[in-house]
Amino acid sequence: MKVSRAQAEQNRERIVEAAAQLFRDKGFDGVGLNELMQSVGLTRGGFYGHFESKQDLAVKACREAFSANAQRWELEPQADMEALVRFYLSDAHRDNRAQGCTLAALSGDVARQGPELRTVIDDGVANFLRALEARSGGTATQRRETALATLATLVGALILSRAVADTDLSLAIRDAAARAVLARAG
Amino acid sequence: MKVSRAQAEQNRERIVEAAAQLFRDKGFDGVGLNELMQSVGLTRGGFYGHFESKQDLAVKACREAFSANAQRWELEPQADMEALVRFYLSDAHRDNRAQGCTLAALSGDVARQGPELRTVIDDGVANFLRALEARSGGTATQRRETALATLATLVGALILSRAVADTDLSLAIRDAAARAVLARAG
DNA sequence: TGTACATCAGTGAACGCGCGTTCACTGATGTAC
DNA sequence: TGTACATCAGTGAACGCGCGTTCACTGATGTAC
Repeated sequence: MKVSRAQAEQNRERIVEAAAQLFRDKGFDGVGLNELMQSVGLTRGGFYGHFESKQDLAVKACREAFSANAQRWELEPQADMEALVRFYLSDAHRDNRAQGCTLAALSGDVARQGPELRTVIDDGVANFLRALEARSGGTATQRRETALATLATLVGALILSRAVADTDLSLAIRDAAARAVLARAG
Repeated sequence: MKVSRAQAEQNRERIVEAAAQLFRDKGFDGVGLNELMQSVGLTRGGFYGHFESKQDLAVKACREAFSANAQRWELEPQADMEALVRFYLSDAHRDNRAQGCTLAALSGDVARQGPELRTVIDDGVANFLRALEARSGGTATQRRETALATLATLVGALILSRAVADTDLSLAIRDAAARAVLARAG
């Protein structure tokens, strides 16, 4: 059945938002178009009225996911580095892949994907670096250096803390990473 | 056709070794059993004479991959932290997923897998931490703290440097991570 | 404002494909005498 | 050492399944008069 243009546009947005969460939660290969479309109350076939291909959606969903991540820090400019790190390495973030950091959720998958998707990652990295630089001390050069190292430490700690089975080890990695990052940022 | 017991055992080992490389290169879902068996000159059906399931192989292949990683540092105890970091964050390592660090290659995938495989990750993390602790300074507690933070920074930097499209950004992340890690280890 | 018709968002069956897994079979290996 | 037979590693066809994608069709929406 046909649906109003406004409704169709809203459906399209809901598909992108659902994909942004499902892909982060289960990976690109872990989510089928059938499951995706059903999660927004539509059927399989309607997908291709909105998107060229699954790959096309992956690019748009990834942008959406980064946009949602960025809003958190742009809307709370008063949150300092300690608050950012405390949240980033929290149990809540570790256990909520679907709404968490896109880099931690998808960087592993994305390295095997096409160049278009990897360019989206560049933008997401740039976003995150901006938030980290704004919360670092020193000259512009020093702040960038700190932000780059902090990015690697935070993302690595979150990915590893999700991968290990031992919950003590998971916590030890995050605690050590948090202390190292905060000591560095000054 | 039947084959000698020694040959059969050797075939089994070759499957595990091939899987250890293919899984790191393409991820668990990116490698089919057909492709895997053909890569060692056998046919699809023979797989189940050696392994219970693909999941069973994943566990064994992961152990094999960690074992190959560990040998590098155990066989070269004279390699100090700087040599380790220089290699870990090199172009060569970034571009050679198949034989590179198992944590960087599979941590993203493994977080969505069963507990048995994640336990194997614990052992791989413990291995790597041992190599890092042996190359850090201070008390045992300080060395463990340093090793944990260094682990997160190295793995995060390698994963991100593989995910981004911009080669300058890829290098900047690794350079900043290397400097941060070496400054910390003292 | 009301009617007639074109548009097109969404449906659901179908496509070919490769996946992990199973199984009857083959024939060289290993064993018993 | 030589022969007869049981074992079992590997083969290759087949299984059901879910995947991404296509398409003829439906019927409410939006438009033209």
